[in-house]
Amino acid sequence: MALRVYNTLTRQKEPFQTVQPGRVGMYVCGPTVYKPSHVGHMVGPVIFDTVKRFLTYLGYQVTWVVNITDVDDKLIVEASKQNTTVSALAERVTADYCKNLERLGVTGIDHMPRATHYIGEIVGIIQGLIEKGYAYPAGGDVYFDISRDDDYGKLCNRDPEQLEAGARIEVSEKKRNPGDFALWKGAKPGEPQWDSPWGPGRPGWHIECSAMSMKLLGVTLDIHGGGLDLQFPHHENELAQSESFSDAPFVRYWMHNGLMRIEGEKVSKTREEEQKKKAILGVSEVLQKNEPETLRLLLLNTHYRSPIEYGENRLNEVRRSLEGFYRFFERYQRVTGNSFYELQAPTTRAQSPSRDLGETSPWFASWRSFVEHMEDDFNSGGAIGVLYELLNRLNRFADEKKIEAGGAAVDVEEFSRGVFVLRELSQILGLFREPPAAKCGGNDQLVAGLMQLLIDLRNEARKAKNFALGDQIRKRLAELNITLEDRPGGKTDWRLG
RNA sequence: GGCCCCUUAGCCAAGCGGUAAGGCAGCGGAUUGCAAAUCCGCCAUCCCCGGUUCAAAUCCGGGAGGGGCCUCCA
Repeated sequence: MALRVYNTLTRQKEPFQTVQPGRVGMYVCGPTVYKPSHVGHMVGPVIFDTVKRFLTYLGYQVTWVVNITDVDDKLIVEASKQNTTVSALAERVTADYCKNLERLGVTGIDHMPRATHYIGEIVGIIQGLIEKGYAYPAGGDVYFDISRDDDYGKLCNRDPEQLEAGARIEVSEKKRNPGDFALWKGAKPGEPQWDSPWGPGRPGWHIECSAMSMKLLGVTLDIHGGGLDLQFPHHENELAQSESFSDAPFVRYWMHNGLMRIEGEKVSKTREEEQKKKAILGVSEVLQKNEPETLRLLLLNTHYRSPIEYGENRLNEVRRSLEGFYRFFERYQRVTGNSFYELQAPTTRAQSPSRDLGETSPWFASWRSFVEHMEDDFNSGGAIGVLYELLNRLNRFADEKKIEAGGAAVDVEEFSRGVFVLRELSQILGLFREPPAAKCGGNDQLVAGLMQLLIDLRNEARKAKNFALGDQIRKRLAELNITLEDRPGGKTDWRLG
């Protein structure tokens, strides 16, 4: 099988072919940095991070760009509200954004260009568009003339005529057609501004993406991603201006991710207050209260084009399902003495030992099935299902071979091969990068010592058949949210929760 | 009004013409002194109505319900 990707432009899955063999240029629309991000803002980054990981696994050299919109009306308003400058506000919010991406394991972004750093390029493109007759200056602004662009609306099936009928578009006497959009906005006094042939002003919303993607990735992008809500007008307009300027196809594959919702409704700014009552929206807060990969797994569990159901319940369910993995990793460590998290698995298929395991290996089917799911338009949900199955197979293998009670060396070896497959595959999803926050009192020597003392006392009581006392110790510990687990060999482990 | 999309068990969710993955919860069993953990088993005919086909959750038509976009939005 080979990779197939759904393209919004054609509304179907297509075989994946890049402009340059072996290389992928991927551009994903990033945030306007005027407010700390909410959970919905993390959907795209996590998904496309996974897309990059998988493409890399397939052997592609991926360059991924996420833009930062650091000048715009909302920023101007918010900055004056906070009595700070637009650039200071932008820097602060950007830092918060990046910190959260890092926690979530979004590590693959190669460039994060700021719109304000590309004013020269932006002006150049606008000038080119005017020269070619696609744009016109009007009273300090510059607009793109959609009537000059034959295939305007092709991404979203928009008919320019009907844009007028819609009549919900901002009315401006400066525009020739209601659907025309600003490439350059003349500055009002006190607003951030840059010089241009049309007077001082700032770029319109869409043009920065055309300018930065072209500069960093070339005229034709392999992948352009973003939320479904950006299809129109943002991507439609990007597409129109870019192709009008370059005369080359702008994007090979348009990928749009589904939006996050709470009780069936899109997580949005307009309903923010109402939704806050139902679930935690702020990313920083969510990640403080949850293992970051809980959110990552929640996002990846649903196919990227579908809406993602979010809420406290979902978070809890996913957390519980992760516990199974965490316990297994402890089991693996008990058996081999090695940390799962420190296993060095290859990040490309070419270097993978999994593909050579062969049909007879109990782990091979999992590996193949996982890759096939991902090759089918990045079906991470299906791939995660494979991971759970693999987990189950590994536990069963360990049970059957009695691997914890001093199993045969060959079995331990076979077991380790399977664990290695799990390491390799989970890495593609960016999961299990590091151990979850301490489940056993951290490195606290005192707690560890006291726990050992209690465990020893309980085990002595049990040996003396004084189960009442033993059970009392366990019960009292349970009241403190501590669970004891007796191992076959007579050893007892403990954990929080 | 226009353009998209969705509807699978209590909840989340995969499925893309060949007879329903997986997770959470629940139930029964193995194991355990009892637990915990793990394992085994059980738990849906896919919103409704027609049609195409040897065969449809999957394709077509109609209906019902839900969502997104057309205004800032990941």
